[in-house]
Amino acid sequence: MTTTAPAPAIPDRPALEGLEERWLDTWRNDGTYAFVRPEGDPAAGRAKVFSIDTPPPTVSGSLHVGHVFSYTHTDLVARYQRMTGKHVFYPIGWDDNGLPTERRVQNYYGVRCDPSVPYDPDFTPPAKPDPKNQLPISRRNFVALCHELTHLDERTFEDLWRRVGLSVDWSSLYTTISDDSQTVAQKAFLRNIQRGEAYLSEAPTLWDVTFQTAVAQAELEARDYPGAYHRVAFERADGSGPVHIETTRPELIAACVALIAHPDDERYAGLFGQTVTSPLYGVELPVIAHEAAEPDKGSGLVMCCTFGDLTDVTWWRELRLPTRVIIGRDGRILRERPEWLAAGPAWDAITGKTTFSAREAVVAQLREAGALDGEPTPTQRMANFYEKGDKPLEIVSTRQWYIRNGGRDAALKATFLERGEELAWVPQHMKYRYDNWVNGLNGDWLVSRQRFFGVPFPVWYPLDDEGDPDYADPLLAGEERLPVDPTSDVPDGYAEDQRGQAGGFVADPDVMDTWAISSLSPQIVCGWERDPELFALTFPMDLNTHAHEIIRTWLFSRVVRAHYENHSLPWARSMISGFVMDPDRKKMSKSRGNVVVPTEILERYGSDAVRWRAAKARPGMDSPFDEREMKVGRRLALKVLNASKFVLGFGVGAGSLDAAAVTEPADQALLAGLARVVEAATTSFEAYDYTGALDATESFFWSFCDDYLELVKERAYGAQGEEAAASARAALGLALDVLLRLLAPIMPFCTEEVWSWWQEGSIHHAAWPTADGLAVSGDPVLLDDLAAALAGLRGAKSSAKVSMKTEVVRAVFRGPVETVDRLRSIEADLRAVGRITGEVAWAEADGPLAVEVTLAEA
RNA sequence: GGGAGCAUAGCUCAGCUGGUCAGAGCACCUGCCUUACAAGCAGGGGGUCGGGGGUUCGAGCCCCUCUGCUCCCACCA
Repeated sequence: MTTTAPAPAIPDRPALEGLEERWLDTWRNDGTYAFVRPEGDPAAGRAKVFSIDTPPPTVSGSLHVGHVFSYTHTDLVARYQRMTGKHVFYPIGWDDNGLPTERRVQNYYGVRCDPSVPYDPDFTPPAKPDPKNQLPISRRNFVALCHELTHLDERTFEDLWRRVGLSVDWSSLYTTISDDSQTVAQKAFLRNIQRGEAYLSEAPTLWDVTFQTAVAQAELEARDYPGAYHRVAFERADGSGPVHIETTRPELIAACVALIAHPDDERYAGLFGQTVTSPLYGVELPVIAHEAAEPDKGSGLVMCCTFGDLTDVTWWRELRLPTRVIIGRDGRILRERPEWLAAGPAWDAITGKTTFSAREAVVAQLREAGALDGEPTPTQRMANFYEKGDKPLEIVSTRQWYIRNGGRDAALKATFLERGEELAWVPQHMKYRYDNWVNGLNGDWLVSRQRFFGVPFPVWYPLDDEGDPDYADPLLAGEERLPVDPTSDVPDGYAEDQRGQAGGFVADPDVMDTWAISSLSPQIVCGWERDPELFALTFPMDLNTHAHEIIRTWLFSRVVRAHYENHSLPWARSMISGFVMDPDRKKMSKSRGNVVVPTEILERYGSDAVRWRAAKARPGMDSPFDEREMKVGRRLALKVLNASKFVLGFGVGAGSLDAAAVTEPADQALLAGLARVVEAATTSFEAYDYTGALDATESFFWSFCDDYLELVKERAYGAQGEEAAASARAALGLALDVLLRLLAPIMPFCTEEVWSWWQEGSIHHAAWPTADGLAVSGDPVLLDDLAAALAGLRGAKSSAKVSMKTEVVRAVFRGPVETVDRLRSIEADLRAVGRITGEVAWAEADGPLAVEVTLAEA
């Protein structure tokens, strides 16, 4: 049988350099990864679609290798599903609104938003930004700069994701600040209000004094914070002497409303119901018993302030204590003296100061007044921080929007825990993080932020005759008007000149937290209320993927929104990635300075190599970063090119893949072994175990190169006649064809390159291989025998320190009868690969195969 | 304090329901210019599977216990 293969454009010396640019261009021009809707009825089409929800990265942030690994994990699954024939719906988006962007704009342009500044249509940012002296600009100008800069950042991000080879559909790119996202966010929110799932409430909230915004529980981060215990004397009102409290925040003595001790604490039993007076300010305060006071902390007696911490809030609420706020939203002591404090040096010493300097002043005064017992003793404690902030949070009473998440409702909490059960988790134990978080919720989800660049609340408040807003009956925008900006749009039935006037209206000034928008990503990408056909084809989605740190935020919030809006989970399954740790097994973070920048690594080793390394990290597994491992992936990619070139050099062509021509035992064994690998890889991928799929394929591929190729190359050249050669060529072609497809999801570039040498179309739309037709009649165990025989032959030459070309004048194969029989069937091949020119003998023996080799004299 | 994961060669990891399970890659050592690949190839030395108990004819694999590491949550007096 003579086959004339089409002459493929195989380079003499294949190289990885330049592959990425070439194929990225081709994929872009051909729309290789564009989503194609299945024909016909959408309900029936749903089964043909595989839809994926991928986290929209914060474009103003920076990406490290951990992101690259996690996004690659998603892509591995997407590419596998595509090859199984699914219509893969794989959009991507950018999270461009929110505080990180504002902060970046401030630093980048040297400006800050001041809503009181009028809009300047001719505004241009300062040529030389001065970060210490930021130029105040109008909200509209500020938002324009935010848009400008995010577009710049988004280009960089897109370049990186393309470079990594993500097979996302770039034509369905979304951003969280787009009109479409705003419409979805506002519409869903309006419906939340109408169904009672969202509400407005004035309550003590965690407050970041730097950014001057409320912060949600999910954005908290407990950090070590140095402080000092101050033992402070309060005088009993009956004149019987002092009692001592210990506090790390003496500056709050002026905000004190009561002293509290545990009801069983005998030291203070006689004090309950009595009053004391505070030092410096002389305010009379009750002493109250409450279980939340811990006798072994400090002196067991604690001052309750408005508000020092969350326990204070509990006491304030449960004991109906008065409200005595002294800290303003800027984190400074108020400039106006509260009515419960007397005028005088005590107040004058702290007013207008930061908490830090107020504390110093108070301590000095306490010491002078003799109310400080001993010196402050340093302590390390945990304090709540906004995850992006660097000052401890204060608690401030403000009016905010909330969405019910089960934090204040046991039945609702149980509902969301059930949703967690319903979801398939990869790996399974990640569900515990979800349970942990939901169980620990202690309040509803605070979604409003006192910021500028974000989706506004589609809400106004009517003003009464006094000009005071009526928060109980907000004016809601009609859905058909969305998106609206209440600061420039007018509620129905009102005119612009009534804005801010008595009897008129006022806009809700806040914007939504970024999670309140990204929590709707499934609705945004699937075309909820916009494209019913698309929605039917893609929602609920098949897969959600991201790393484990946002289970409590993004994952949970999407479960909440989909539950309310669609009465379902947003997706059937979540695949959670681990982190890439630094070599010391520490988390990578900007503050630690141990972040590995992905662009350099991609540049140095190539995308296939980096993807290979990412695929080695199983779902949920943290893995330390070691650059040397990238070399191994690169070597595999290069091997794919070289081995393929070699195979195709035998005249193997796409048209000659005929299993019937495979007649030689070694060739049949190869295909039988390959059939097992296909089954293993498929099983693994179906279980989202891309690592298992890679391991099976990779180890087979290396033995294919090192053993099988060596074994048959002379025969393939025709050393044993045309029929034997045709058998080898057919097996080589079939194996290469299958191996490339098995590797394609992991190494899309080198496999696509080789595919183009001899096949039509993109390998990424080729069918995922099946075992059909491979396991004709071969015995895969022969491959193991072969490996052992080769090790024997090669080992003899290696220990004799001679070339592998050295002739063998006599070889004796000793082993179990089955092994000997199998090897005997490929004697001609063994003679060729081992350069056995003399006698070959076979002997039955117990134990593993042993090869006795007599080498020719040098 | 609550929860979870991990502990197997120097390093990174495989070892599915207990019986060739003591493995792979990297690193290291020794060789080989073998016309696909010297950015390659061949061979080799490395582990009482964290410690201690137990179940079993038999345990990295099951149970108990201890120790260590990592992550999540709670922790502002």
